[in-house]
Amino acid sequence: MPDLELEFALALARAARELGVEEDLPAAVEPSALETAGDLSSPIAFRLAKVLRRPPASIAEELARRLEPPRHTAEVTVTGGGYVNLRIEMATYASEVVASALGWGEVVAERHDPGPKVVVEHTATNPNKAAHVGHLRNACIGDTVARLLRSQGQRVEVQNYIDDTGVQVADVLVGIRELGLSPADGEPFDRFCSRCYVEVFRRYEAEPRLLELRRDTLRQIEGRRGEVARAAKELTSQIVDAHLRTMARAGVGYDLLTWESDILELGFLGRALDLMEEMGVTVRVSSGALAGCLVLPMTEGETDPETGEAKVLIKSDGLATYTAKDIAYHLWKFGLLGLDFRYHPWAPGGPATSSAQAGDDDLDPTSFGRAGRVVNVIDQRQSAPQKVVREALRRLGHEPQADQLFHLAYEVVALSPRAAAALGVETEPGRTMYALSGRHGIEVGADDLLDAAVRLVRPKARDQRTAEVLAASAVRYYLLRFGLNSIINFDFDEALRTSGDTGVYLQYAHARACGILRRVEPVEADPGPFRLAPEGRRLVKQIAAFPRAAAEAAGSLSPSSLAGYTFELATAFNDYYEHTDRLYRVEDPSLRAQGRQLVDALRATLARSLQLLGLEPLERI
RNA sequence: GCCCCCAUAGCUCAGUGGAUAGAGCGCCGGCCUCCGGAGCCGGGUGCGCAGGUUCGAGUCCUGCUGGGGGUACCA
Repeated sequence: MPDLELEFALALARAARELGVEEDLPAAVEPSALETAGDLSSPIAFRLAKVLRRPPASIAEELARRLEPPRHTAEVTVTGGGYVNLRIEMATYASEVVASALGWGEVVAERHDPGPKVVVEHTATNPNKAAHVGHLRNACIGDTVARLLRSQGQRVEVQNYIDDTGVQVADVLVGIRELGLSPADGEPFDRFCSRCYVEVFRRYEAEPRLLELRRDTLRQIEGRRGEVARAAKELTSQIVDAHLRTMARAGVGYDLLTWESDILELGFLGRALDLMEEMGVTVRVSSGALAGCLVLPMTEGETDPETGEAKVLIKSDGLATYTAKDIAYHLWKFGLLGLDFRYHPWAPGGPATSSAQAGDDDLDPTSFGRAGRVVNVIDQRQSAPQKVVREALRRLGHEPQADQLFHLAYEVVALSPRAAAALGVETEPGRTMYALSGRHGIEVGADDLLDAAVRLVRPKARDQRTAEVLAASAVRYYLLRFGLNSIINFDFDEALRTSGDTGVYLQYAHARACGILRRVEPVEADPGPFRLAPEGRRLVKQIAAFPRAAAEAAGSLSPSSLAGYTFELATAFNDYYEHTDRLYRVEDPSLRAQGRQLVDALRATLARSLQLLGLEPLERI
């Protein structure tokens, strides 16, 4: 399909060169803010005014005169004291747009170069309790980012890091093994663990001596051998299964599960520490507050942690911090460690998993890791440790990799006062948000939210499966439509709304298009030049904008921008639908063929857009 | 203390230096349903404050105010 924005921009740049402009000014072109002015507009004359020392209006006039208009140009005008505008010849342009839309493939980008492999890490929910809505936001963002990158032809491997040797696992084990807590009848295991986690923290506060049990348990988990370590593996495996089921409900999947315990077991951490010692980037502290710790000084070349800040990698009790393991993990991600996991399928039809043991069903180790670029979807609160990981890579001499390590930071999900009150939190006047807290049981379970959404839409859905897809669409779209820098002030009514800017609205628009296509037989007649009312023109332009919208969302790793595009696409269609004649009543074969093709093009574009957002397009509701 | 993020309509949020700052929700009124209203149309003197840069600032810079987060031998 012709990228008119690009072609117009290039034509303007050529015309500018004829005017004697040497430097490559970005010839900005965007959809016209004023529909009366045209379809595309450029303020380039304003920028040239300075260089050419002439009024913008006269430059714009000359640009317009010299411009070699791209195909499908109806007219070029100058307005507003210097804007150069292009009006599109819709009669021919619409045919091309429609044809392209019916041919959208897996890869949406026109020109693409697969480039280096991208590893996207997301979810990484502690495997000791049920996933809550904050974890679900992470997973939806990460999953959509992976889909967006793939839509641009990039090779992507999605990893879910399982932090199975952390202290949170020890907490739940204390509850089960030491306090004798057990699931109630019919209580899902992950939910039981959430409850257990809360209970254990209550007991810690009442009986601080229980913290001894926690330390012991953690030490035994880290020891990798013995009954407690086996119990930990059993517990975390069950929770991981629960998380995979929860995330699958929202359309989220993974290529590989990477287990922290394997990083320890296979000597990744040891190798990483050796490398850092060889390069002289770590320091063993002998005195002061950090005595006995192995640290990474935060100022390069600083060897005295007393005088500067330092990140502890190995604690004085000999146990590694999370950041130390993360450094080892990232060396592996980039293929810089010289070690590999073993790999085998986690479950039939599921992702692969790392493993410390060889097995009959081992997968090709060279097909995992070895990234040229890494995107970590981790909430904004972990920015500091993410910087440490990048800095460690840099100091180890891996500057290019450090530059290709992106922390995709996003803000957390908090509770609106209404939601907090609904969960039994004591609210205070004037306070607008309340943090989630797994250890205090203040949270919205991901499954609970999805269940609530299913109950809500079930009465109007044709069957249970449709209701589940609709529910997932509502929840997933809600979590994606906010910019990453926005804290989601979670509200049940907002999350479960089905009208307006929602996933359900998008699904309804798609189903409506499918309904029309079922009702109106394909027309054999040649549609000929398109005759379109304003609503039809807007719809064609919005369809044509899809590749650019996907590319921009992928380039800026911004699911919310694609969500915005998709909503506008659905809105353009509903507007068109309301303001054109019922297609089945249209007698003119050419108009009927045009109408059907346009609806079909919309259907294809909306479907592809929904897929990128991770919503399964519904043909009927 | 230092670092990061946020502040736009009653509420929740878009807005990539460009024309008259937009959506959704809620409220009022109307239309109607090729999918069964989860739809469409109309109703709007809002960019926290003060400077600065620019032909042009919601957008960039500085300061301030208010809110959130980080600054662990937690993750």
